[in-house]
Amino acid sequence: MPELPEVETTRRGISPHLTGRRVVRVDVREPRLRWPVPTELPRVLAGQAIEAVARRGKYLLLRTRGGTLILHLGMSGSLQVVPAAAGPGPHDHVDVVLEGGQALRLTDPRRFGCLLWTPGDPLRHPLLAGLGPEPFDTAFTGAYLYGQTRGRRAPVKALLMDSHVVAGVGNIYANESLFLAGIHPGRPAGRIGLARYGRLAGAVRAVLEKAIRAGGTTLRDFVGVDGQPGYFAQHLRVYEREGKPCEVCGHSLHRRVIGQRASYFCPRCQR
DNA sequence: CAACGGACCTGCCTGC
DNA sequence: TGCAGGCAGGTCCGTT
Repeated sequence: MPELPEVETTRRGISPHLTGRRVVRVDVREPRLRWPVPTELPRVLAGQAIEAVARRGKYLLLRTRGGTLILHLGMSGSLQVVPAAAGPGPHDHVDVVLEGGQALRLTDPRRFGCLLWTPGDPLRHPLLAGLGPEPFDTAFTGAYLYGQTRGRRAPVKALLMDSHVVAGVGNIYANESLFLAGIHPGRPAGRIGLARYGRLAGAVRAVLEKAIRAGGTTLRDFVGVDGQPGYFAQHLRVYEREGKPCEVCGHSLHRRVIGQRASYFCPRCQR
């Protein structure tokens, strides 16, 4: 489900409910996520005030004085702020109960998400330390991508989805960005020039920015904090549009598995 | 080192 | 109607 725009939508949604609030307790109903929820989490988080809700790539960071809660939504996770008394559904694995009667509730049917605790600098945590630049960071440029991809034979789409190259770009937005930049997703990354990478960096930012403004993409089950879907799905130009006409040239869009992931593109516009 | 396949899970849809 | 198979927004890890 969630790529950078969905995580950012979630961050903006939960932040006003969490910032400055104290955690009363943590209810872990199902600790078996991607990694087990640390057994000490309820103990260390209880009593802490949440000072800020930040995002790095697809990770959410709930900062407190004593440490940081690191949260990833995996493929199917979502967060909602609910009345703490509301009965949990079957996949509501964790509640962070806040003073004032509300709770931050993690729902994740596939359990690919994670919830971890670090007492130190979260950006030095093993999961975050190796992340590439944020797409909106000034370090993310065509020259950066060009430098990262010299000698690489992997398809450009695989590199674009590699969080160590750039953080937060998943399958939907990689497809959309490559379409906007006119680059074929299967092209070896090392065989793309500086100018085209400049266009790609701009396309990534443009697509993500527009998606954030639309509240993310809801395909099947993504919901924002108030349960509302995102509206970017109606702006998708290639994703899950196999056989439909390209909006630019009218050619039938193709689907092909590239780097183990479904890839959608216009064979005429993208080279 | 880069590249690839497998692994972790559930739900939903399709086709026989 | 039932069931097997395929597919899904992520990403780490082990093997070539």
